[in-house]
Amino acid sequence: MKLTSREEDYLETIYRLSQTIDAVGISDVAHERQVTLPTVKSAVKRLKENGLVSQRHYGKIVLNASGRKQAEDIYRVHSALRIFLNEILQLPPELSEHEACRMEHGMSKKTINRLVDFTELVRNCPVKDSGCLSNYKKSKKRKTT
Amino acid sequence: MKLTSREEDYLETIYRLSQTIDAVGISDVAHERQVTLPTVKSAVKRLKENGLVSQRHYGKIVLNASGRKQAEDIYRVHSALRIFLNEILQLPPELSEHEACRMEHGMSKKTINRLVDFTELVRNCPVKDSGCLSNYKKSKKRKTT
DNA sequence: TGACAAAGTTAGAATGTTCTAATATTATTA
DNA sequence: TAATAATATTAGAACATTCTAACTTTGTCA
Repeated sequence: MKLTSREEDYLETIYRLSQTIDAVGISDVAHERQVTLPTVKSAVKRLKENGLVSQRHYGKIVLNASGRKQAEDIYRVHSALRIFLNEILQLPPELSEHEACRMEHGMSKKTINRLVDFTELVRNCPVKDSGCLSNYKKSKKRKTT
Repeated sequence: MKLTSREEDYLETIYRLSQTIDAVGISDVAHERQVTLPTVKSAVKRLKENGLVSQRHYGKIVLNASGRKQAEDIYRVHSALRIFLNEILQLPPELSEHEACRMEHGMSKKTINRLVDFTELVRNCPVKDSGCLSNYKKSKKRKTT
């Protein structure tokens, strides 16, 4: 019953698109993920076989309850990583987004929880602007001097 | 010419084993990665086609110069992640090792460099034992009280 | 409403990754 | 050295992932 990395990717993409678009079609996913329509079709077929999404003939893709739940879990991991990469490691937003996509698969709940906690900790660290972390941030911006 | 995640995995495994064992065989890799012999065989075939390793009939696997170089790059990423997970996020060594394997693929040089720098910074942080980071570490160990 | 565009589908191929089962070679040791 | 164990190979299957090309359905608007 466990999803492959790709299946997770497509499920997450469908989930994210569904938050912006009212009805997610095969072509929306294809455009977002930069693949062809049949590729998405076959991914959706597998997600359907796993009971995660529904799609009638020539119809839109609809997340089922279990699909939505799994997508939320995947998205949580993605977001945690993206925020860490962007806010803590100070990587540009697009790169953070991109790398989060590639790193997110197979991370345990435990690791994600630690990452979230750690990120929060550094964010709220009282010595943030006077201690070692601020030096880090400054040193990273001092490239052009 | 770009390797898949799996090809990277096998190349890295061969590299790591070659640091302990004098001659790495198909079965060593199979045992290490918990897969069957034909699986390793087919991976080695692809690595051979990419000019990264050599292997004579019924012989041992030998890393070529370019294979060694690529393996070192991959291993560097793996090590950086493992150290971060273990030393900064305080995850157990085995879990750190395991998750590093899954997260390491597709990380850019830039991200890895930031991660290495950040890890060093936290390691050497003068307020480490009195500031927010020490609280984090303590709180994580206070499970059993 | 009928033509055209957009979206979705199907068939079929290629590659990667993995397995089982059968076979071949090499190494060990009784 | 001959039997056995360990290791390596091959063939063939299954599934995931992707594509192209051809086709069908749906939607739009002149």
